[in-house]
Amino acid sequence: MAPSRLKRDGVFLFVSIVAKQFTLGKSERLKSRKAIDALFKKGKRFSLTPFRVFYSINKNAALQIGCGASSRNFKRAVDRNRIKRLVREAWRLQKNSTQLLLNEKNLGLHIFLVYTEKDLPDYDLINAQVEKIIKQLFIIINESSA
RNA sequence: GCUACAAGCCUGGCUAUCGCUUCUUAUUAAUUUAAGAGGAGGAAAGUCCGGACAGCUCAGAGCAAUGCACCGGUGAAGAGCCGGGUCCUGAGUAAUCAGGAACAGAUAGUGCCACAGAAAAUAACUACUCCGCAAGGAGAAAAGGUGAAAAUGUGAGGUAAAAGCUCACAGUUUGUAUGAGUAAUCAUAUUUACGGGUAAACCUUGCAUGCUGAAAUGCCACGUAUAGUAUCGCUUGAAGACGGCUCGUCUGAGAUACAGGGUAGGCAGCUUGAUACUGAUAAGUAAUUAUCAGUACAGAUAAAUGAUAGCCCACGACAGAAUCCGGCUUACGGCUUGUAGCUUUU
RNA sequence: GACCCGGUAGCUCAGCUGAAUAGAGCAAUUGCCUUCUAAGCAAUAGGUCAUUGGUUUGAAUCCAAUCCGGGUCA
Repeated sequence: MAPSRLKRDGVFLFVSIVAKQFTLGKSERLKSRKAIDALFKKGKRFSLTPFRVFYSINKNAALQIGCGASSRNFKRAVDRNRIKRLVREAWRLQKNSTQLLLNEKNLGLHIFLVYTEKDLPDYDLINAQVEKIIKQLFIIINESSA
């Protein structure tokens, strides 16, 4: 019993120390209409089953994310809000490694995730796919800096 | 117990961790950090009506266009709501009850009414009466069959045969008078007429409507090209306000098209208002209103309420604010109360 | 937020100033032709005229409400 409790306590300790990294405030979301238009026009993209990912790497910029779903596939606003919330949550918990890498290379990244399927997802699926996207981004960042 | 209707309430709860957003306080070089408080709906939806609010010269005349159409009340207003009238449908012997109505005008005019039928609107095929040898002429509209709809119906008089041609009764209708009612309208008396329907066909009459909508509008910041080509114009007036057209009034030096360039950031508007709900009192048949007391009230801007774990009721529908209100319509799970109907048991 | 169109056969469309059997092309099925297939010829079937009410003697058409789809406005 003792080792497992110690492990849980350790986890709590870790979480409370690095808490400030798991944020997603205004400055970390992609908010400018201009930037989003530029991303769709000029940015690069790849597909990963439920998502289409638009991204562009810039110098002297922050890591900013946006997400959305088509109102053609999801007629009700409730469903679109649901998807956006799930994607934001998954990104919030997993983005830190990307941030560290970008800090190392002194780069910024704009990224936009569009959900393209027609059925409502659950959190596990989104979480797994966002993890894969981050791995893909790692490869891309390393290639572009090299 | 089930079904239907009406009214009200809820949108799982608690604990832990991480996270979003607004405000307040403290703090910081800094929207940095910390603490506290608040954070979607009955429909937030559809955008079907009506406003508030804002701007445009406080908005001129005529035509056109659109909408509305029994009466009264209510309210900021309405195609809403409440009450009343008339007509229609159903139930009932009846009194009456329930439901519905886009309920001005068909005698202002125009159009349309398939097939059938003689004829679908100033009716005449068969049949009828009279004249005539006959062909035909005249009269008249009872009877016939068709159709959704056929010239008000029944009886009597009348006639050559007939006919509201005349009379009685009945129905509808026009006006007048009296009475009731705020009025629509109703009752009674008298009078006029009875050559269809359709205005959710055009239309006529009456009334209403200035236009544009928070992407309105005001302010600040940043930036480019007061450039290029073509056409029109510069007081002999382009173009605009002005909306579909014309006139009129006002403004008065640029306007339009093409190609190209720039910006698309912030603040205000922005949430407490014709506020909503609850209770009491008063007015009213009611909708609703007045007074007093209490409670409540998000404000984002790629757009905030979420994720994970555990426990408890037991699996939680429809669904997410975007300037704000009053209605209407549509979607929909559960609980409570009331009313009505059916069934079962005592 | 403001506003405008459309919904007819399996598909693409007519018909929408009301009149009864709702048409056309492609596709489908059957037969003929051909050694067989295609093409061609002949025939057949297939429709809740988006839904629900209303007006009318009569509605795909006119009117109202709803559902679904598409588009315009910086």
